[in-house]
Amino acid sequence: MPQADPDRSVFRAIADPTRRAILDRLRQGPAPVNELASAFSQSRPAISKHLRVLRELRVVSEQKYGRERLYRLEPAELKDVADWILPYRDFWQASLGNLKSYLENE
Amino acid sequence: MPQADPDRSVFRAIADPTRRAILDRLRQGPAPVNELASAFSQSRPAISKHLRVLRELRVVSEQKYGRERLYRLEPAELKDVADWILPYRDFWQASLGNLKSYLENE
DNA sequence: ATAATACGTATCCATTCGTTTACGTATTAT
DNA sequence: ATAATACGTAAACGAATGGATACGTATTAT
Repeated sequence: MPQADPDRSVFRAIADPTRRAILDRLRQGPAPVNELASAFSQSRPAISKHLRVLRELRVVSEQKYGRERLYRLEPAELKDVADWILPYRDFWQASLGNLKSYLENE
Repeated sequence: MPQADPDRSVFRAIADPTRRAILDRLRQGPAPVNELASAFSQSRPAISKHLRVLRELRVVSEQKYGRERLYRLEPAELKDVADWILPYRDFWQASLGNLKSYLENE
């Protein structure tokens, strides 16, 4: 039975811990692939594939400089995550509020 | 070769679109499994498995009432996602700012 | 007591994922 | 011209994922 169409959202991009680490690193500025590969002690092709996912989901962009390719953070799509999580904020704030008043009444 | 230790973070919980839909539904209040299964036109065991993932990652809690089990949203862990995404906010706000000034200067 | 309901779990299967090794290509250094 | 560098891609593989069907168990209805 064919599986439902795969998730092409940014949530898939950030599902993998290595990809999140790559994004965290890119917040400090663009980086070439080799630097990322050595930083995460994984093979270069592995990182390349992660970067491809990030690129296709438009969370990073690629720019060629000679034989290097600089990957740059493109955070616009990450806003979808922030927007999705926003309505939940009320809930955990309410929970914290409940805990606070609970503690105060003890 | 064994894969690196699997991601047990809340990011895995929200990686799947069905699980996100379940969470969205639970924001309106606790629900039994059958209601969720019919809402998403998937088999009940499939939903049960998703709920198990959500339960293990502490994004929902389960409570037995007779033969029903009510699943309730536990949003505390989702705060990790909000915290993770927070530093990126500056970036996309900067991008929007650049776009704004770009448009204003044309 | 028996039947129906609400659920979890076991098993199985196809697909996807993350990783590695091997290879090809473009660019720079000698 | 040749060698070295920086990278992407192909192929292969085991592990994990998402789903379905079949089954077992506890609870409620008759």
